[in-house]
Amino acid sequence: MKATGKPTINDVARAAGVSKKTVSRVINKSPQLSEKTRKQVEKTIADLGFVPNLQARAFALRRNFIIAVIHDNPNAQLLVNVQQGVLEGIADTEFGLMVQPVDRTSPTIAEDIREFLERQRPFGVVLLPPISERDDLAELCREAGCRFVRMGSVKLDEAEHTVTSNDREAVREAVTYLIDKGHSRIALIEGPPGFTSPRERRGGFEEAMAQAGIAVDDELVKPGTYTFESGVNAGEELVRMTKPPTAIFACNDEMAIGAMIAARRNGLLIPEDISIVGFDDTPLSSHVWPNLTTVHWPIVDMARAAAKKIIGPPEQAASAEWLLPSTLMERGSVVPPKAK
Amino acid sequence: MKATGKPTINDVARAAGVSKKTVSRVINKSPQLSEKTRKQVEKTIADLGFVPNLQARAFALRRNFIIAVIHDNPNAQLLVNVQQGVLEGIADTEFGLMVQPVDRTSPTIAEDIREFLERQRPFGVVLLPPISERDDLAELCREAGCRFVRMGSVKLDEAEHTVTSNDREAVREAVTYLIDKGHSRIALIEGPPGFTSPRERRGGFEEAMAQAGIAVDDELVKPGTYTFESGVNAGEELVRMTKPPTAIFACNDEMAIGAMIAARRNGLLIPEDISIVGFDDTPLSSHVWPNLTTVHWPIVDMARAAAKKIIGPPEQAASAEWLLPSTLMERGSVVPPKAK
DNA sequence: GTGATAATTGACACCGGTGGCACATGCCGT
DNA sequence: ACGGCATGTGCCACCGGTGTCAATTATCAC
Repeated sequence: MKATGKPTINDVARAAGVSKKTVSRVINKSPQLSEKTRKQVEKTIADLGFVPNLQARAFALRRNFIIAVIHDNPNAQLLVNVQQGVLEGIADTEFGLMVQPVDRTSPTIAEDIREFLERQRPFGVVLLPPISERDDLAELCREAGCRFVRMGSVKLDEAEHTVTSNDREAVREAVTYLIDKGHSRIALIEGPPGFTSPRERRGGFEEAMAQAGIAVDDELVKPGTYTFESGVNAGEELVRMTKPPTAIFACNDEMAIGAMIAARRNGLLIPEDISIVGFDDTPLSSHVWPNLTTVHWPIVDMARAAAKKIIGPPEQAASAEWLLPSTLMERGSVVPPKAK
Repeated sequence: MKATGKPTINDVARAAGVSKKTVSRVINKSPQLSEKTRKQVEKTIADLGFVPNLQARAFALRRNFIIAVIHDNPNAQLLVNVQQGVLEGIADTEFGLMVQPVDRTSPTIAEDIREFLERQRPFGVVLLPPISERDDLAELCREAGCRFVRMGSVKLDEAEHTVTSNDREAVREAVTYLIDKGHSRIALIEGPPGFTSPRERRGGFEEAMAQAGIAVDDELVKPGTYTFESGVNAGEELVRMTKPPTAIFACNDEMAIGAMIAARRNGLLIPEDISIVGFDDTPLSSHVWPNLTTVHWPIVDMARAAAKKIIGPPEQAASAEWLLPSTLMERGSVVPPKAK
């Protein structure tokens, strides 16, 4: 143990009277070790207060003890929830969390990610939607010898690399709930086209309507981009119709709240004049009045599961939980429609 | 160059006909190098596409190329903004960003941080408020041989380790703005006691009132905790007074919006019946109706500056920018008070 | 008891950089 | 031509682990 401080694997080896390789085996819980040796070395480790140097391990293994979250500027709450989930998943381990944003619209995105992976060599990465849907980026991770989990994508055949939620079913449930309350002129504010999650959510909407035998009125389906502003715009269009809908299902909370604002701005009362349901269950949904009825998206759980898949034994990853339930949170923004 | 792929410093040295130490010097821009050698080695590096291995460097230097943001669960938007700022600050460098939350109320917080610093050995850390105010935690970083910047604290004597904003002045300006509009019964919703930022903000409030010769009415000063709920509670109390205030200054946007909700719930119109001003300028403030007039807190700029201080040359850190301006954003939640 | 086989353990090179110090070289005054 | 000094460069140990493979020891069937 040099003057510098911390004991090293050499100090432990010397003190325990074994080779450093044996100490290394103890640290790594190698199975081929006699119980006696293990106990003895473990005691020495405890006595000396030895903690393996992560940098040295990372260097030798060519792999940092880090999980990286790679994302394309999702909203703040989503990102923070994912971080929280990953941190829960790696709690009490030696892993740390890195965050790396990328620009989905940049032509060099693949090169940027490759460079990041080669530079920092994270042990594993969590790909957030929507970039989690790009197969080429996932392939990049595989090539870099890096474990990865794609969140919210629907590659059902690759449970090892997937953690997602049953949005379709949850939306079906939510819309059916509206129908059960007596609504039939139900509007939909969609998410950005071309991605899985909006498609699934729309799918759930259509299934619920079909199930109830209600034709979807194209007039009542408005495009959106998951932003507050797009919710306001869609909401404005809807409430100004000659025969406005009695309920709106928005594909996320931000748009739902945008629609609320738009409705109110046009003199409508919520929920008396129009019921609104969102999706995500962000804190926002409890910060508006009335509290927004919404579908809880288990993002923290998904992130936790993703982290555990990555740091757990590879053979477990495939079998580990990868489909988490989204559930309806009934709050104050839905009531039966007014009798005409 | 082994079968494994990437060229190493040895490959470069061999190809350039110099020692690896010389290549190392080129990488590190050591000044004591002949122009000729540098050019030659740089050419070889470019030809081979050599990229220094960060893990090896980290190992040799006992320092990872990582900036860590250490925080105690601030709100999501703040955290994301800080991350964005730091990332801007380290753009085009080899540095990466880690995030490490800690629990302010845990008795082991110091131990937790020490363990984190020893494990991951980040190059530098950014301490977010409110834990940035704890001198013992800053001391910990210093001991760990780790650069650090404390955000939002007011150790004016340590510019090297500080990045903050002139909240006091900005609040004074904002409240003066209210006064100029004709308000005199102005309420204050405070932040959590015991921290710098709420204290500064309150200080600005008092200075503005004193400057205008208006006595601060204790009845109109309500405690808050920076949460939405505390804003609602404070707002409720204020608007239900026999003689309610005509304007409210809340120490952050969340509370301001809570107060808006409370006012509206009690039948008041905003801004006609009561004006409201917040602080932070979160996206939220543009997502409510009317848009919230608020003080823009330059958190992204602060984080960028912090990162640059950390990765820049030490002698620059002290002189680098560390006090950034907070500025009033006039939006729709303030009008002159109704004539009685 | 003995050889065969399996289970443990150790020796040593290696990962890819950096630090310290000796050595080589160039420039200068004398 | 020569010593003195500043500058530029190379040698080799070292950071603290892991992988490989050989050596040692334990276990077992006969």
